[in-house]
Amino acid sequence: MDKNELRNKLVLIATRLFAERGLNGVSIRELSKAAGVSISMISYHFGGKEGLYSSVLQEQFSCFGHIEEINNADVEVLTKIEAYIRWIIVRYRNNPYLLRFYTSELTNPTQFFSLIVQPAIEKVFQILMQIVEEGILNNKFRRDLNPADTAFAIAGIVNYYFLSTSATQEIISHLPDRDEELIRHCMDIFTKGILHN
Amino acid sequence: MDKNELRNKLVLIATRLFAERGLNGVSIRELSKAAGVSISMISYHFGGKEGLYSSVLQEQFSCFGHIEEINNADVEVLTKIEAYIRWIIVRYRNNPYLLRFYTSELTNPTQFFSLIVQPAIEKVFQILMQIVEEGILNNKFRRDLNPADTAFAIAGIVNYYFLSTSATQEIISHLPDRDEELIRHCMDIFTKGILHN
DNA sequence: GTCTATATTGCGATAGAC
DNA sequence: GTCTATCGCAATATAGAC
Repeated sequence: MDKNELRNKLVLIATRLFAERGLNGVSIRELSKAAGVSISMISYHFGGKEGLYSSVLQEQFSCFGHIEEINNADVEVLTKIEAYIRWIIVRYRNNPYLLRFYTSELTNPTQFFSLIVQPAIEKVFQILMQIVEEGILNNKFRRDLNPADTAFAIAGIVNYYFLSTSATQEIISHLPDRDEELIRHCMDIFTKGILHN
Repeated sequence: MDKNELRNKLVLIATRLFAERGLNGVSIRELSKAAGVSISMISYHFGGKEGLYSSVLQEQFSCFGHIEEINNADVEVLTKIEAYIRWIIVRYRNNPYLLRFYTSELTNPTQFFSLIVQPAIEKVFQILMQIVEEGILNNKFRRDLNPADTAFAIAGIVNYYFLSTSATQEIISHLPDRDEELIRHCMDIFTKGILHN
């Protein structure tokens, strides 16, 4: 196994194990054994367990960099909101471990939170607020809408849908084949509210 | 210190420490030292660290038992939704550690998840769905509303508001004096949607 | 019921061979 | 660059004194 292969394999294994049991729940012995390399490789390549965790975190949140494209697209403002919802669903579908790092760092922050996690989440939130502000300026959205609280609503529905999966999956399917229905339903609530007219 | 005082003190200290650093992030040495008792008391009274964690979890989720009162009240269905939002805000305001156990158990479940946490969350979700179904039957809510997805929306906004606090508090205040505005805004989105008419 | 002292295990890190 | 072997420390649990 060459240098890059070894590093990638360690990050891959560490992503799963750290996600499943947290930074303190996994030992470097277990990590190195699962990756099929020597225990000393973690200190050598990453400077220790925390360094490896930092690398995992950086890779996990790198996808947040592409969120700006949604706001820069030349489309109607409601389409941007739907694009955000689709983006976040794809994000969680492609990476089943992301939500664990997301919530773990938000509620039990490590030393890497402020450098890696907080800026990533704040950026997404800012862009959601900008989209809402654009809708208000264009006279598309209600003028008394609070951009921040509206951003909480948009982000909250989808994030909570995935967050609550293990407690609600026996009540309603969380499989990808229902994603389109979920998206339509989110958009319906935002556009129509829940009341019968 | 007598028996009950000692047990209560250990649970109190453990609640804060487990919330801040997770089950694996705290040692029984540190717990017993912070509580001012001997390390052996944890094994003696709780059967070990996991037993103490289980007691903490049970106390944290005991408040979920009162949710049924919201649905049994003889009030209008929109008022029930607002009552749920108020209930969940009060819950988090009264106990700043609850959300950490909530998200930690959802994304990194311990052996106690299925016995303590999952039933509590599922029950709340069921009641939210019942409220939505009642609204549909009463012709108050849209007939094409999916109760489950609507429940995700209602629970998602408020839970995400608290979940994201440490990443968004520099953008918008999360202090209790803005709670009423948040509640009004949630209700406005559900009743009016976000569009300008 | 509570303590101190200790047994035992597993941890992260690293020295040194190759 | 990767390994094996080991050091020093901290973990949980418990035996036994009081």
